[in-house]
Amino acid sequence: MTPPRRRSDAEQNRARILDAAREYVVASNDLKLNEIAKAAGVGQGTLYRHFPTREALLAEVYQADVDALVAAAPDLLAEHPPIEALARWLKKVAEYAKVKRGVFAAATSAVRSDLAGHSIGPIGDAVTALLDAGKAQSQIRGDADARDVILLLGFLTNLDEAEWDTRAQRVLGIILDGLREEAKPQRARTRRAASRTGF
Amino acid sequence: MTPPRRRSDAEQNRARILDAAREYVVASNDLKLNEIAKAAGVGQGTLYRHFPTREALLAEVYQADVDALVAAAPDLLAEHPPIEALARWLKKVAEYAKVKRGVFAAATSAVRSDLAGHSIGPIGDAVTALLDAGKAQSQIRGDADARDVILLLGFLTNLDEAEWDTRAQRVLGIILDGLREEAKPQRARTRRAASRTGF
DNA sequence: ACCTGAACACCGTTCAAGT
DNA sequence: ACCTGAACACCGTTCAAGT
Repeated sequence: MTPPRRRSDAEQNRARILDAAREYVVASNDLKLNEIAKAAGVGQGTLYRHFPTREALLAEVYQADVDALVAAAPDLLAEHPPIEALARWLKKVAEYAKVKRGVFAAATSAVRSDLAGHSIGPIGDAVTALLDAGKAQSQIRGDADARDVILLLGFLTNLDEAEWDTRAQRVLGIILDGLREEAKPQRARTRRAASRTGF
Repeated sequence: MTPPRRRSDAEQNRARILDAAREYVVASNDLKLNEIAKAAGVGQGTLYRHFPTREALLAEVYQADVDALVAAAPDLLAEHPPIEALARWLKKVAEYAKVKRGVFAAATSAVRSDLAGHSIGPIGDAVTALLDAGKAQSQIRGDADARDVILLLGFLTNLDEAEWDTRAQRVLGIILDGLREEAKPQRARTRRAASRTGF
């Protein structure tokens, strides 16, 4: 059960690589592996030893952020009705994405790679929880799943700097409305509105 | 007014480059410039002479497809009510994107580059026409613009092969519903539903 | 066991030399 | 006026040699 002890120099290098990567991630969008190795003061090989793939590195860089997002979902659900919880959670995602666009790319790629598999990753689970709560109260359309939402959130990646405060909010609102179950009027409808137009 | 005649060999090279690029585009997602030059039987410099940027090349490769999409918008509006026209147009975009993902990337990048500017490109104009028609009948939310829609359509780029027929349709439906103006019940509402949850 | 950094591969881009 | 392709730059990845 005890994790195989690493040599202390290895442990230190690992930390330095992560620190360097974190710095680069806030600055520019794409991190250059060699540059990070250099900034961390280690050889390129050392970087590869600790993080065999670029994704492995990114996953660790964003670990804390992803964890925070995942943890927020049940908290929000405990305090708010499902739609409201979902709305707040989406807002939170946008805030993270604004500073570190990679948070989102990391989540997306995780989901993408697990297409065939069963798990959709922790972020996917968080979204599923939010959606399920809404479905249970017939406030979220029953056919939407976590991957739908994550795919749609991909728009954040293409946002320009100046648009963050205005457009991001509006588009999140469009997504949220699209996920809503039709408000039931006098007589319950059998098919969703979109079905009538061919979707 | 007469366009400055190109030398016939230049004209021919141009065509061959485009042909080669078109072939590569259907096969793989990212086209390698040197490879295309080689496949076209021209030097790399020739490729750059005709298409100074990668985008310039892609724009021409997808020209016909983009034109078709743009032309479809007014046609659909003439034959269908706005929402229905929009729904059909979105479906058409998805069909194109399925075969040539680049169609969409081309449209996106065009819009992206013109952020500060006035024009949002022909595709943007097509979407605007569809949205405006819907807004005029209070069927589309008044605050949505073409760039919102194009950003959301970006999800098509991240779709996996197997998802095209099922998920694509559903997500397009979500977008469409999100763009709808709230169906006016007995009493008109002052604020959109999403506004009540913080967006 | 882990690290280093030279070396290779790959691809985009330029430019001197050709026709 | 246009073309060619060697050459350079850049970045990811590997691996022989070191400690």
